[in-house]
Amino acid sequence: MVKLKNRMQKNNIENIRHSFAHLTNIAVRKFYPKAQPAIGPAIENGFYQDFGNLNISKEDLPKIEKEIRSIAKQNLTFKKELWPFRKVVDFYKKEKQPYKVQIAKDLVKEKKLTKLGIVRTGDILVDLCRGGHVKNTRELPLDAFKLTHVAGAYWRGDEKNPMLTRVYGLAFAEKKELDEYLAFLEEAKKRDHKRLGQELDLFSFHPEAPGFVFWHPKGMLLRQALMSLHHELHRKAGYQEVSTPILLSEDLWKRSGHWDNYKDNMYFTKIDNRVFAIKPMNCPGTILVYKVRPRSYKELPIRFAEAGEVHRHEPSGTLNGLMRVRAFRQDDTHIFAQPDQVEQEVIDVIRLTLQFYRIIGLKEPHIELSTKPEKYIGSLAMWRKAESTLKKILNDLKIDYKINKGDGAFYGPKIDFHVKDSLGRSWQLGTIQLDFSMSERFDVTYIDKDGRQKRPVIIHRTVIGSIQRFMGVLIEHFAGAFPTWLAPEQVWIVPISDKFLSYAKDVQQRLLKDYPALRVVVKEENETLGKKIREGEVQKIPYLAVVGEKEQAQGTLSPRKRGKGNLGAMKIDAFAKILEKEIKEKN
RNA sequence: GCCGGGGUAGUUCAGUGGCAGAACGCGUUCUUGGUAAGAACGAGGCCAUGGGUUCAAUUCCCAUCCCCGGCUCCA
Repeated sequence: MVKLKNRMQKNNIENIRHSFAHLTNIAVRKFYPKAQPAIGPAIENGFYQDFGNLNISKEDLPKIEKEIRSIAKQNLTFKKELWPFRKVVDFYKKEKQPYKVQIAKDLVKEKKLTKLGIVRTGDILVDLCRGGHVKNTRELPLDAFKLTHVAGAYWRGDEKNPMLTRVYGLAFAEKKELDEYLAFLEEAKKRDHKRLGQELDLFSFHPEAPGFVFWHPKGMLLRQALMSLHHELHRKAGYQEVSTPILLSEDLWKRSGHWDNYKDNMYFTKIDNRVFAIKPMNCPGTILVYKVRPRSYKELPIRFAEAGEVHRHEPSGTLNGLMRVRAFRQDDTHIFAQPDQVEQEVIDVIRLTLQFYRIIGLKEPHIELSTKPEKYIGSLAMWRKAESTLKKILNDLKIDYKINKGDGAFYGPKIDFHVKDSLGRSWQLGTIQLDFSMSERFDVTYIDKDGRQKRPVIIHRTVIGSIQRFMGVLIEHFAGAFPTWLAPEQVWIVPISDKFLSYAKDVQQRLLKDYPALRVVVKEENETLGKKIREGEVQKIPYLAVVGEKEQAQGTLSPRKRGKGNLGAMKIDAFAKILEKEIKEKN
């Protein structure tokens, strides 16, 4: 037993996960001999195995899981061999495994191999495999794995290819880790913003408008609290706010390039025989504002901010609560800059973005640099220049980043800020996009020192990205227990009986006099104190201020801090000071 | 859009080929309370929508809509 444990520790977790994928391959084909295995890699927390020609549902997983265990208990040895390419292809053709044949062909073509690594366990499995598995199935921790779900996935990740059936599993080195991960998933469900949005009465969705958010009063209070911080920081950083129409004529979108690159995602409407589009982006409107008069180099950089509502017809299957919607508000700004101002502007935006996330207390975002996509406008020279500028800035600031090849906007490369949701899915929030094309298309100019017309660089940037998505991330980050400065309702005043209702209202007025912006509610309901306290805790209200006979006599209140219990009676002024400090310091 | 799963009271969910269920919430009354659920009574339902099978469908079958988990796409 001790010996076995030592051997298990020698196996790295990827080997264990990849081995389970092999066994999934064997087990599935025992029940479904015509299934055609494709790839089966180790992934974060587990593995998956893809199959063509397989139609199963989640209910089939237990029997497959049982089969995997029984195969593993046969103490099979994974044996590595090198087979000539021809032999591999012939074998898989005979076995009717077209995806394996294709993988073999691609390996030979891309890596110029003549012999391919395969793995076999006696005569049970022959799988193409570059290695990375345990030596013997007895080393696999059978109590630390679990098949979790089936899902569709396109062959080679391309939607033009056939859809395969993917079996996902979790696998860890020890049962304890699996249990911990399953407990984490349970916790994550409680943090789910869709669930909290309903429980805390923040927003809703309706079949009458799929993908569009309905904000409730408390959701709006939360949003306003967030946006007032945003507003304050941007005003101080020299941004000017503008507002442009939601409907703009079709030919504007033809000029901007959206018609060619983005038409499928746009909503259109016809008025007086003229076609208008609902804006999917704010840029063209802002550009029209810039162009109302000739601009001097002395005015630049101009930072026109517009928190505009954009509509994008996203495919139905991609919608996801607040994280992916069809209408959202972006904290968009278009910075019109002279070329030699670009670097400093981008640096300032990066700093502002990180500062904003830090004040709120979000985890550090991970940063990606997205490069030229397949559909693009502008010259290759422009793209090279823009990409290298962004790289230089990130390197100079010593910021870690990942290159996201081909994921740029159609008019320029971008730096993106990503944060994970409660289930660990990553979402893009802020973005900084360099654009050398739009100023050509819209003939945007400024008059330089030498009296000549020149093209400004346009920097498209958001800190929040989509306000909807950002709030989804925010709700999950705080699990609905917002810090006092953000909480839709900051204080409930709870009279112990309705005899003290008028004193409770006096206290409310006193607090509002000191602090007019305080979100304070008197709980008038005819319920027991215990009931109202429970309700306040469930609603995650930061402070519940209890008032009764004692408080009325002394002119005090007894606040209770969320999750911390009764703080004891204190003067109203003293309580107001605590609130003021907490709200000001935003913690 | 594609693959898989789901939709029953305001919410979370049971359930059944033959009168539709619970808890919480909501309303009324009683109660006037000291830090996480006081009590009684009551009102809520085209069982998502439209077809089909059947003597009979909320239940079985098909289609549509919406939601969830993935894939692709995206902020």
